[in-house]
Amino acid sequence: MAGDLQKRRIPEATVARLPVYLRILLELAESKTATISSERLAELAGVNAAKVRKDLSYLGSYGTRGVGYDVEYLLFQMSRELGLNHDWPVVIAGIGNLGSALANYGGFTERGFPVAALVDADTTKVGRSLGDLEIRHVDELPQLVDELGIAIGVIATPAHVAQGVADKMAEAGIHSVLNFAPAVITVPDGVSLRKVDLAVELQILSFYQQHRHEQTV
Amino acid sequence: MAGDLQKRRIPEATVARLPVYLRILLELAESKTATISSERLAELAGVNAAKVRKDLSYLGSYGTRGVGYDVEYLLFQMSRELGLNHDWPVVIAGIGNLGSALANYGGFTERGFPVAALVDADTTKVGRSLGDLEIRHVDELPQLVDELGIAIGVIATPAHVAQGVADKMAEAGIHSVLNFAPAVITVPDGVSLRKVDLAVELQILSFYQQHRHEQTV
DNA sequence: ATGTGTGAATCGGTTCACAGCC
DNA sequence: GGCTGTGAACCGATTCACACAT
Repeated sequence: MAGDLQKRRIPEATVARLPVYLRILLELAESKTATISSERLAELAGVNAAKVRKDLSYLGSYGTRGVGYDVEYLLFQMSRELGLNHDWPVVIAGIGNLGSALANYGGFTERGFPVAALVDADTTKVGRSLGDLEIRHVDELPQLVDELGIAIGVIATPAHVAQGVADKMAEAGIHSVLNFAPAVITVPDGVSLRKVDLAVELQILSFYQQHRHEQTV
Repeated sequence: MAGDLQKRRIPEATVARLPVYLRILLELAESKTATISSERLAELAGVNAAKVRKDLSYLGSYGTRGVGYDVEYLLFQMSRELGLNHDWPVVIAGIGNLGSALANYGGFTERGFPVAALVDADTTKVGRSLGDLEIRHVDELPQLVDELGIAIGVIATPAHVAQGVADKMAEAGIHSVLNFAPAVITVPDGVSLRKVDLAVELQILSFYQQHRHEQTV
């Protein structure tokens, strides 16, 4: 077995589920569960067993027929694949309501995404502290990225400045952007972009609520 | 002939994009743009024109060949379809860091989702005020839903109590749930569920960052 | 006997390409 | 001539079903 090269391109849909499996495996490991079947893992992840098996098969043949998957080993392989063996420092841009909440939200650091810097364009905010971080001006992004090894930019600004901030992030060398602003933004090739739009989520729910009578299967 | 009945079942992927079109149409209307082509709308929404046309065609034939779509008319039809002609009051469960931020985040009310109630299981929090709302105990959900016509429940609790809260919401008659807790939860038939998992988003970005060398198209 | 790994069948969604209408 | 609306072709993802390993 001479190394795997990049034999497999993992489908996007699978990539989006891996973190869910990972979280469940962490819980299983904590409760000292040694092995798990695709059936049981599927149940915990809210999907079906065939999907779990296919998803995990993209990582390699890490299961044992007749037995299931070794929790610790699968955890190790999955963490590696997801790049979670080391931390990815994050910068949050836009320290308003949402930005502050995200900065204080322990869940990030806990999962390997330490909030390493906060930036804002509002000079009255710059210099203030939040937790143990001082808010810096958005134009300092390049230095911050450089000095702190920032890998991921989180945009929590008002919509009308989101694109500008994304541009600055990309220019500063950030290759991963998570956008919370309710605006469609674009990033250069080679930069990954994900978005979380709270109002959109509510409107989707509103649609299905509105159409509840039409049987939803 | 016999009318259209429920001629069209709108695909899920389309439903998820309608709110994005809607927001763009609102901006266009504000800037007094009268008509828009699928091409231009696609550009603003970050998708391609064929997709826009197909998506809009599920709403009905509201475009004019050779001209484009009337912004106001399309806006009206789309709002109607999304159920945004009236407000949908929201309850937020779990008034910690994230819950508080969501409660204060103006964006909800502004888009027709007024935060009508806040609940928590922590009796030391119950009775406190946040903005102009008093935090109520989670067991009061049924009354709150009844009195305030609450339609949507937002879960911002710690992961280990999220399922319990979801159960209580469903029992109280809530048919739409938005889950921010990092846990897989299930809801009864007839209840819609969407989730926003911040750590999962970061981990997905981490994956692609990790694999940046393998050309990403 | 049990449960994985994976080709094959299927499904949902996207994109193409063009007929139809303004 | 320009742009919509939509069948048809295509593509990615899901599900099925079973050979194979333990």
